[in-house]
Amino acid sequence: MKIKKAVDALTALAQKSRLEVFRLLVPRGEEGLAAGEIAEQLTIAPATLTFHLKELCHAGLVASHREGRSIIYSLRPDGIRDLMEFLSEDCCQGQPHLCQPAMSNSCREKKAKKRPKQATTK
Amino acid sequence: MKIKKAVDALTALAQKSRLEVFRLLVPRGEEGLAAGEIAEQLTIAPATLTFHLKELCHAGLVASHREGRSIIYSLRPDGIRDLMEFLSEDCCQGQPHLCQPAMSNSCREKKAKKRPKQATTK
DNA sequence: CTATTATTTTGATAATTATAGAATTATGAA
DNA sequence: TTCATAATTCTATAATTATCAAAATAATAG
Repeated sequence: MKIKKAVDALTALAQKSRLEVFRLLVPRGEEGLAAGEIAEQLTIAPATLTFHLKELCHAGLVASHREGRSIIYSLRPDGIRDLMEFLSEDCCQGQPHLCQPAMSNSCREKKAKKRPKQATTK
Repeated sequence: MKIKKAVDALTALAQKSRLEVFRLLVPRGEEGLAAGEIAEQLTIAPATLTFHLKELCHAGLVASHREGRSIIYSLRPDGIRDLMEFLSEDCCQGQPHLCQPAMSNSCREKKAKKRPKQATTK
């Protein structure tokens, strides 16, 4: 991942509403969530939400597809993974302690209790 | 780490010059680098650099101290670690595969070949 | 003290970003 | 077709951000 792409991804997440959208989408997985639902849950005006979703899509963090009259937004796993990787590479340049703790606390534990299978239903 | 602080850290990194400063500081460790050196290496006007450094400091990613007439900037390990942790927590909400690869590729290897001991050569 | 070097602050400007009302497009139902 | 719903695009505006010359501050040397 080159610096330009990393800046785009960071920019996409560097805004309260967008970070909240992101966090809202994480647990939904491939299911995703309709734009309207997101707007309602976060109380953001539709036009404003569209603006933010476009940023997230452009950054490659989110994908969308139409379903009836709704448009469903969901995370693009590669997006955030690439960013995490980019940041880790940096932190690890001789300073592994910078990014290590993150993993131990959250992921490790949950991973231990069996891989959730990642449902390749796409 | 709460959302406001995370947005601050992400905002600090979501800009080409600042991300470059950050990357420049990583390998310097506690040693850090004088503002002038940073400005020269990245060819940024002094006043502009000060502006960006302030953002990085405010976000808690960087610290500074005077040394003679220079002001030395260096990474604040807690800063980036907290951000990585915040993002990991999110990614791991039932989707551990989102943040896992980051660790395996970069950190793991370097960690495997014996902890570099963190050279307290300061 | 004066001069020099290193950096910051001030202040002005250009550019970008966030916000949302109104109009528009798209889909599905009656 | 007409109606209602879901979301987007258009448009304007307010707010924030990035940039840098010029002036101000800080430290040290002579």
